[in-house]
Amino acid sequence: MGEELKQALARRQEVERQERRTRILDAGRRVFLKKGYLGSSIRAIAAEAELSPGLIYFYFAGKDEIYGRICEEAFHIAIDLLDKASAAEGTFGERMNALAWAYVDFYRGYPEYFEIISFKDMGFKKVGLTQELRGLLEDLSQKTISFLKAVVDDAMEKGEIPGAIDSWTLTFGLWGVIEGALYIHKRGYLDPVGVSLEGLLTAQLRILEQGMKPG
Amino acid sequence: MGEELKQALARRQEVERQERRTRILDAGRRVFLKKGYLGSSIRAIAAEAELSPGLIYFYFAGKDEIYGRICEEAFHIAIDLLDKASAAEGTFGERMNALAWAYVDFYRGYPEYFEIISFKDMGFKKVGLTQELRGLLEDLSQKTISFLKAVVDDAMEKGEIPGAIDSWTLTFGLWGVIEGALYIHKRGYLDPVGVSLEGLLTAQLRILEQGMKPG
DNA sequence: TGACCTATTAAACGATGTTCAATATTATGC
DNA sequence: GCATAATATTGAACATCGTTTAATAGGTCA
Repeated sequence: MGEELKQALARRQEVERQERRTRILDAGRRVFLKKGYLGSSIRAIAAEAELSPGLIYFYFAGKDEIYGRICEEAFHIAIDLLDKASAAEGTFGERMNALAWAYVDFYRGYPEYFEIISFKDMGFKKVGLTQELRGLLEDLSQKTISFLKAVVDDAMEKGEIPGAIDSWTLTFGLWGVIEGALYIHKRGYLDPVGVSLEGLLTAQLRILEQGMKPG
Repeated sequence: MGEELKQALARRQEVERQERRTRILDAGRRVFLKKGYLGSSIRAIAAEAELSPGLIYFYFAGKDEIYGRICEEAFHIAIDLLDKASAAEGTFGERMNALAWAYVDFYRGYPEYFEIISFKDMGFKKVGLTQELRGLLEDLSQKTISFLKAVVDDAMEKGEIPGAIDSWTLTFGLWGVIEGALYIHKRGYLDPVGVSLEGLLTAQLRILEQGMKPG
């Protein structure tokens, strides 16, 4: 048999394997985003993909790997939004605001993906991911923070931030404020008392900016 | 049979029923605190209580009710700590700090209970609780916030807080900062970069107090 | 064609939460 | 004390879960 033909065949087989993988991932995405981790079963994903349940284990290690891959997607969406927001020029306050609201856009625009990430956080120990996949997700999680860190570092270099506050402390402080506001909103405490997520976060960011000034 | 004897008998039966209930709850607490929600099974709880699995359903609606009762305990511990901290006199800043560090005490002193509550948060929709139990837990969760709200309201009445900021916004702002700091610490991001939970929260609270001042 | 590798299935395994009919235990009325 | 009714307890069963595996089909290569 010709070498080139052999290679073409191997390529086609590889393509078909990838097609099956994405087919399963597509099904998994639909099921996981709709029903969440606990509400989704491997059999439901198999049915959605019109495949036999056992076959899934030929392409994936198991339920948790598929879930991990969807987590990966979620992080990439968030990172993409943060990346764009990060490109904007301006003062420290403006850039910090841009990042904060970009993350709110992720929260509002992709609530299911946000939920997926939230669960992952909590269940990191319980949801049995491969060491490799776990590391990948940790890296992606770190990357989301890195945008904020870069803005803080940049502002510090330019002397926009007074005082002797540590760079990491400020970064995590900002992130904590954002994450905290979303956390509270997600639990539904804000609406009943007539506070909007936008209102809360606006106030928080203003206080934060104000509080960092010398005096 | 004598009326008083009949009543005494009914009382004893009721006591014995309660003993069985607490026996199951004790077992459930040990298992849940050690293994978490997903890692615990009704059979493991039954074995721990040296009872047959089926009997648990005679005293409880199921796994989720037991879990809910442990959540209840967690809230009561937190509320107790917050209540004591709330009694302290002082300026708004001092009282706010006292509450924040009381919650940190809960986080540090009862990490498993904190975890239990955290999971509850995420899985409120997934973990099938009775409407009644869900409402009870919501109330307890509200109660933890109420201490902060009371301090804020008190400070506002005394004119300690300048500006036209909404009371609820400020309350949830404070709570968000605390919860956010714990959230970040729990994920293990602080230690690798040499930031302590105490350091982060101290900085956050100082910035917050500073930022609320007029100027 | 026959051997071989890959892909796929159906059935099975152990464990899960929960239910239920069959019991054992206890209380009540005579 | 004995039969009856109420309560408490068990063990097996059900449906579902994630996962494994032996059997099988399909295509590739000599």
